[in-house]
Amino acid sequence: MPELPEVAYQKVYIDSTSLHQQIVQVETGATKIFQSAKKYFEEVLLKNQLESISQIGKYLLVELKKKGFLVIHFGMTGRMDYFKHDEVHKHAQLTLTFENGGKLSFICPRKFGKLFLTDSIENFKKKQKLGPHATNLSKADFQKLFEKKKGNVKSALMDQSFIAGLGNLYVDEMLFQSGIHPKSKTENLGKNDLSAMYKNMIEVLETVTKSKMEGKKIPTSYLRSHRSEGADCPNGKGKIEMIKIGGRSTYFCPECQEIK
DNA sequence: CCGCATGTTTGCGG
DNA sequence: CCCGCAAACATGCG
Repeated sequence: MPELPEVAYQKVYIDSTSLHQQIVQVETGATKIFQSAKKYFEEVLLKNQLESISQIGKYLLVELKKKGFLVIHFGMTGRMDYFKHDEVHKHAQLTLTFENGGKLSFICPRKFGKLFLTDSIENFKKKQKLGPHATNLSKADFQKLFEKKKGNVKSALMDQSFIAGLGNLYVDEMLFQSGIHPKSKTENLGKNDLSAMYKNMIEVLETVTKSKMEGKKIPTSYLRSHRSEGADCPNGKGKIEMIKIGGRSTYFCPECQEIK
């Protein structure tokens, strides 16, 4: 559940289930998930409450009633689960029990997720080297960022210290919709290219977020639903190809996406 | 059994 | 120092 739209969905999920309830029990799982001692997590969270949530890129910052923040990163397979029955999920790494009997678990099968405690969002952003949240950028900000960026455009967009929130799926998507080949060099991108990328980045993130919230499927015109080698391009011309960039599978249409 | 998967980090080589 | 690549992490799925 990991790029900006999925994380936004997790925020709403916690908002609608778990705020303003006294935490009466704290259970922790795999040690590697916890970026401070598990005992410290228990200490801080017990008899505390989740107050409000903000998002930066793929991170959720959950403000605690008694000072500080619980920060959640979902890795590749993390998600929250709210329930009232007894059995906790096999892959629950943190389970908070509220005084109303509800329970909130952080589920994370592959254990690539992380949980942090911090007192300052600003310090946390610096420590993690987080760039600006993708959907908070103006077009001018976006263009300005590219003035100093080098390398291939896919790696640039995947870099969380450059822009926070984009990941493998939606970088491929915005490049597809912009007609730009993922191996294009950032220094070769013109004003029109950046303009298209910005428009499509916002559009893709907003459309996918809306789909998640409403439980709908994403548009079939999106590359997302044709993400396999040899599949027909949704535009009708080419066949989808797969290459590796930065170790990640990158899907694109050689007919529609021009190398710059 | 094999390859692949929405992420991040680390180490190596150019 | 910057860039690109491969591997590692751990588990499930087709």
